[in-house]
Amino acid sequence: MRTSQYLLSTLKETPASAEVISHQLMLRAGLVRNLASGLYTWLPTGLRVLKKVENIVREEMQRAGANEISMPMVQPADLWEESGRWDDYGPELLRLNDRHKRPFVLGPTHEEVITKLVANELSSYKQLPLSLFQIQTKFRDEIRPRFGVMRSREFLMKDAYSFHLEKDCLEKTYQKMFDAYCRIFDRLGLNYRPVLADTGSIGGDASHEFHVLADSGEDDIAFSDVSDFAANVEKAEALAPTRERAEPKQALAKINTPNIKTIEDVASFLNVDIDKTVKTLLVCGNETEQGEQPLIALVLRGDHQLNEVKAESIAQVASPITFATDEQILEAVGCKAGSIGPIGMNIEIIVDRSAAQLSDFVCGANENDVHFTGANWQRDSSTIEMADLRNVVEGDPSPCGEGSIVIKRGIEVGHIFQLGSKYAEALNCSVLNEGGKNQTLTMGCYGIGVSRIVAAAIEQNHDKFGIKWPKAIAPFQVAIVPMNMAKSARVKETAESLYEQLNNAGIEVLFDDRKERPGVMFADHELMGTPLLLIIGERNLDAQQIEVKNRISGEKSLLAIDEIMSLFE
RNA sequence: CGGGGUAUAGCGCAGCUUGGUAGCGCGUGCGUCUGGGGGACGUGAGGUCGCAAGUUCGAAUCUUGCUACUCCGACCA
Repeated sequence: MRTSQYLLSTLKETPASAEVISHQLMLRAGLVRNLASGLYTWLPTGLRVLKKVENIVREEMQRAGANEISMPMVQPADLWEESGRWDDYGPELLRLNDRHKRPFVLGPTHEEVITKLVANELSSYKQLPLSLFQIQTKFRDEIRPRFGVMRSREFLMKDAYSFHLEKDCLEKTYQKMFDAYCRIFDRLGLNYRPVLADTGSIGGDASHEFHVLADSGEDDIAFSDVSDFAANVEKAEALAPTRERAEPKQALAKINTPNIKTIEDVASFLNVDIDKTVKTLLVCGNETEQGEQPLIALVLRGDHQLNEVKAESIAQVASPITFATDEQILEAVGCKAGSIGPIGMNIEIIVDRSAAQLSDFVCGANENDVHFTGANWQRDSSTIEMADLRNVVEGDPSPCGEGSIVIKRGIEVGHIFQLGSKYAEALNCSVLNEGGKNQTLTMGCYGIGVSRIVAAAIEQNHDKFGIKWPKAIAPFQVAIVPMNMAKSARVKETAESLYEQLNNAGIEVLFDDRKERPGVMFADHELMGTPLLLIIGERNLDAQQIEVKNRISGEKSLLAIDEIMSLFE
């Protein structure tokens, strides 16, 4: 490709709308352009990268024995009603009507469609197991699209689905997919980790996420500092404290804490460590048989954060988690949110195990601007229920039993689930088993965010000059950068001949034939991240040499013209 | 949805407080020079100041409403 025929579209300045580095560089290097919130056009350079990622994913899926298909993006609403997700999925599901006013959705995922397909196509256990996948545009009406293509509304996703008669067969395929994912991210040249994950709204049993490690990631991943344990913080268990709770030493006392609301303020006002305080959150509970919706109090140590996934998994707590309003709190407790505490409160209380281990702690007294000091479980409160409610923090013992927790940020680029029979049941997906009886299938599903990977790769591979593509996904393998070609016939001849040779050898080469100054060309190619630059100038032609610059290592070397092709063998 | 911010040329911004002919840098067309790290000089083009209504002799500037984008919290590949 010649730059004179190519839509280079590089930007010198960083557009104000871009926050994270990958978004900035994707705009600056001319990979994408924004059309509307969460909607992006892929320019030639970006599309080249996207296709490379896509192809690696495709090859490894095929290697894992999955068949590629393509399903419609627009799906009839009745399929979603059948699975129950028409009601469950929420506003993220974009709903629309056709000209006959028939309801449809823009597919955010394809469990319904594929399950229906397989239900129709398969009739015998002999056809199992079966894995199908597609690489296709999805639409999710995200609450807040951000970070460019990292969280866009329209995005490219590989979604694979496997179908089995029995769970042990599903487990085998799951493992196969797990391995395929590792191969994919290895080939992409990314620093990634598989981590234990919550199954979320998709449902099911076992689940792993694949995270690319980067500070801009939206997820916290908990690692063990000695073993290879890794889990999403949502999922990582905070182990119960092993020490015995200390005996009460202080008497329960009320203290005025005027205008003090946050737990940090309480701790500094009373001059106690924040981990000797307790905070109490009121959430909505599940409806009782009498049709009432009670409030439930969740109690955490002052320095800990509520883990909403864990809270939602508690039977009494309504899911999705809903915090009590100020009015509800006033009605139930008789004070403002900043002064609630577990002592003498007429609400069911669930205490995090770390908070339950405290003695002589500080908590709200259920009176405005008053707190208790010297509070103690059992002595001052009725019996309490304990649970794991909090996010793990750095230094916690690792749930695997070895080492302690380290937390890093990750970008979720893949997620695999053992789905079970939720969809197969809802959509009547069954085959005849060996005994000639109908048996509902069990399923796995396996996603990869293809467009997100492009952004994640940049987050992990850039410097102040621009992108440093891993070789496997670079838009071009090499760029020819001639110095003052307009004036030098020698430079032009050499460049043209090299371009022809590289093209003939099937190497993706970008020939910068613009009449630009060297600085402009260098800046553009460094921004675009081409791994190798061939710099042709009068200076080195006397010795029949060309300068080769490696974008990744920064190394420069001189090579004889007729040795250039050996770089690509 | 809640809370902040922004909207003026392709991009980055100033002008608005105190209403009076719309500006700067980069980019861009043309010309000359230059030619191994975003070069210089000359000369052009390019804007219904997000939209609508209002106040006023007069609105980018003041008022009201709307819209879009964006950042911080709940969703997920």
